[in-house]
Amino acid sequence: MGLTKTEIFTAAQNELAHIAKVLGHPARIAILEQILQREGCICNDLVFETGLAQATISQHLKELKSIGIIRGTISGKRMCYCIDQEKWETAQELLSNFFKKNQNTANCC
Amino acid sequence: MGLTKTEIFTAAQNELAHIAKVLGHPARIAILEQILQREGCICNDLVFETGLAQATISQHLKELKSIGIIRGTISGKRMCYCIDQEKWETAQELLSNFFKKNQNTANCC
DNA sequence: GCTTATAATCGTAATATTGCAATGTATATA
DNA sequence: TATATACATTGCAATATTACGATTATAAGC
Repeated sequence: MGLTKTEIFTAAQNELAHIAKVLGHPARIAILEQILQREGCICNDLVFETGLAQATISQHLKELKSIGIIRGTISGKRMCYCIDQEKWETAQELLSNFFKKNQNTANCC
Repeated sequence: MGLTKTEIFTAAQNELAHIAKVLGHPARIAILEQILQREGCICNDLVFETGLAQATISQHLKELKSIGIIRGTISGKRMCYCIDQEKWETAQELLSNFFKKNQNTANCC
């Protein structure tokens, strides 16, 4: 159906999945890497760097904003996109804690 | 178009995005958590636990297998799904390294 | 006010994903 | 051999995602 049954999962499972889903596109990984490299970035530069259309980049930025991991500030007639440190660390910890759940090195098969 | 332009991104970006994408569904997070809890799991139990249809679970298991993070072994007339330790750690490190790229606490805006 | 630049939004097309019923396949057991 | 069990696969419907051209909105500079 293309419609995820979020109601049968826990809030934690949905939250973690949402973060992972947003990170689950190479364009969004590339955008984040660009912002990290420059400590602040402008949309039009991203269009140039990635080779995707402006509308597409704008959409990906919206997805990234949906988990709060980036923040856009108006700077004249431009937008300045930055990492939101707090949200970044929250995402980092949620993923890190998930992976840490696997302590046992012994497999059953 | 619904078709990701993978060719304009680096292999590393595509790989990381693929891993994140697979983790980007609450059912798959739930499945992994189930397997972790039991150190080995059976599909039919998952159907019972999650409330999704058997065919749906089977599909999600296939997605998880696509990044190698789980492994299925035939055990009689059952399938035993386990975490692949090596791939698990690879995924963990790829994500961890990505998050570590953000060193600067000073934002531009 | 008019023009230009930047970026969000809208509309649309194509493809992907999610979920399930039905079916297929392999193995164990009667 | 026949039947039951455990999954995988197939086929389908509904929704989501990706991408882009066109349009719109806002602000700067003249």
